[in-house]
Amino acid sequence: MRWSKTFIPTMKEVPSDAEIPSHQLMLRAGLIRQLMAGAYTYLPLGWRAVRKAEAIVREEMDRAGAIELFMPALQPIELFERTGRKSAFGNVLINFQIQRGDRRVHLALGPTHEEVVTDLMARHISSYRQLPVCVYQIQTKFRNEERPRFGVLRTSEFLMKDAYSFGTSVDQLNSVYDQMYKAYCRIFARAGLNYLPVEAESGPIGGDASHEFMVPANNGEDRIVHCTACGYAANLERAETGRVPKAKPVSSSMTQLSEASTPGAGSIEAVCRALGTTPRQMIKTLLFLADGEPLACLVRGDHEANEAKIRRAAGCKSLQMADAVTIQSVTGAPVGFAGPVGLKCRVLADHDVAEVVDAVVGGNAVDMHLRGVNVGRDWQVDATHDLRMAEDADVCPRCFGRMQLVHGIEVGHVFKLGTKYSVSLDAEYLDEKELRHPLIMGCYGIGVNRIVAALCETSYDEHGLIWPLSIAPYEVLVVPLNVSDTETVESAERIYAELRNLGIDVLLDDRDARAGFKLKDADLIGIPLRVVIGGRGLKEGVAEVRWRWESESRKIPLESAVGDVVEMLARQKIQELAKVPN
RNA sequence: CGGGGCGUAGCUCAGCUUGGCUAGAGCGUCUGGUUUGGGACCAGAAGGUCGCAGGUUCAAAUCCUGUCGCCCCGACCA
Repeated sequence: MRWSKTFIPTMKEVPSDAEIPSHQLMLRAGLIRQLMAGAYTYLPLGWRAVRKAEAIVREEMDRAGAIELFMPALQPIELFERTGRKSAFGNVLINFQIQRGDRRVHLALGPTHEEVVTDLMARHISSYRQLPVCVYQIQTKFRNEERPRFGVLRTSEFLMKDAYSFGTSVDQLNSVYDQMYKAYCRIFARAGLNYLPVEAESGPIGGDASHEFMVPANNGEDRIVHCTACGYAANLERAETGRVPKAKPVSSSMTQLSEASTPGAGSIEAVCRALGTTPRQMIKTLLFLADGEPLACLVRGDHEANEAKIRRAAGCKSLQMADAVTIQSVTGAPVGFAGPVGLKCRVLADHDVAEVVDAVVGGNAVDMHLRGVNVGRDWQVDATHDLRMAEDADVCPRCFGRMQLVHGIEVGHVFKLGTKYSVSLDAEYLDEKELRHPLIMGCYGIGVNRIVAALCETSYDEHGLIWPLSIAPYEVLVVPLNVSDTETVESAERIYAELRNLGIDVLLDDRDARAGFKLKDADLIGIPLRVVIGGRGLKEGVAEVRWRWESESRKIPLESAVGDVVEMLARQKIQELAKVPN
């Protein structure tokens, strides 16, 4: 492609609306333009990158045995009503009524396609002989994000690869899941992303039923903990907190239990101020209703409770924060003064709570806290649980190393669904004994434009983007420095034409602009291999080639330039593929 | 949906506090010329309902009210 014939609006200045690197660079390099909050046009360069990512995803899905189809973005609202997701999605589900003849039709724009694909399978799968099967599509998804942000990272309309597997057994599910997991590793490695598979919250199935694929990035919206020693990684909601075994606190160091007046101090911070203590010395008592029954959860004052963990530990289906009335009746005090001493309901304690010596806790009375509180003496607990969110520098649950808190961009998610949708949509099959069973499902998503955005967010320098060969909009950029010089133009045109004939993605900067201007643009858009043809080199009969990520260019003879470029590309591709797992 | 910020030329912004000449600058664009290896120079030109609506005033980009849009933090996120 000739630069002058395509559309690459680069910008020297940084648009004021963009704050994070990927957003700024994608705008500046002419990859995207914003239409409104959460909706972007992909310009030719950006779209080419997306298409390359898409092609990799498609190749690896096919390789893993998934079969491609294409489902409508327009979906009848009834499907979401049957699975209960109309209310579960709430405002996120974009839905509206339209007029068709004399009736109203209520439609939704698909935020994902579990309903549609399960409905499809319900109609066409009848026997175990047809299973397992895994289908996928690459399609635009719609979600009414309450707050779109970070440019292309979080939008209301985005390209997603979603795959769905159907099988007769957990074994079949696990087998597809493993294949998908491996395919994902290959996809992200091929895309040149530094990625991390992390354990994620898995809902009703439990176990290792869900993994997210994260790209570590400072501006990532998700937070994960990662142990560099053993590789354990999990999102914050899921992450277990490890514990270094240690001796029980020495009892002689305990002080007397005493009451302390804390008028109006109902928060951790306020109590710390009033009593001159630290959050670490306090025990937070949170009251929940677990399946309707009051439940107290104790975590250290500087820790944050994790409701998913509490729900598992309590073995309950529903869990919500208790209302003020319940709190008053259970603790005998208003909100903010609950404590474990003399509490009249079920109590769950986090592991770390039991290690606080001379703790400060709520006194279960208005404006009163207790100091010098010790477990085993002042209150009792049979067992402790992991109830809190993981934190930076927590102990790794596997190897007792230290975990790091890192931010990440979620680019993929694999999930064992089980029978949630097949049950509500009557997707059943007949087994060998002619018994009916719901299909066992898995779902596997990849944010295709997030692959591109995550690359832009993590692969750049002060001059601009740095693409890997695999996703780059063009592999080679040929730059004739002076287009009013015949010899320069002829050499550049010849190299351009020959590379193109060899099927290489090559862009020719044929613009009549100054050398510096063109070279700055070349750095900005980040095409991996730059071939410069200029007066200086022509005198020696050479072109100057440079990888975008290297600082020095090398000279190659003009006569062999095309062959040399082809060979450099081939070698680089092999290098990129070497990082891809089998 | 809570909190904060911003809307003036294609882009980046000044002017607004304290109302008052024809609303400015840099970059970009167009014309002509000189240039041509890391964002050139000279001369000239085009480009603005100052987000929108209402109000106060002799007079509003500037003050007031409303409204819309965008960005950031938080809540939310299959």
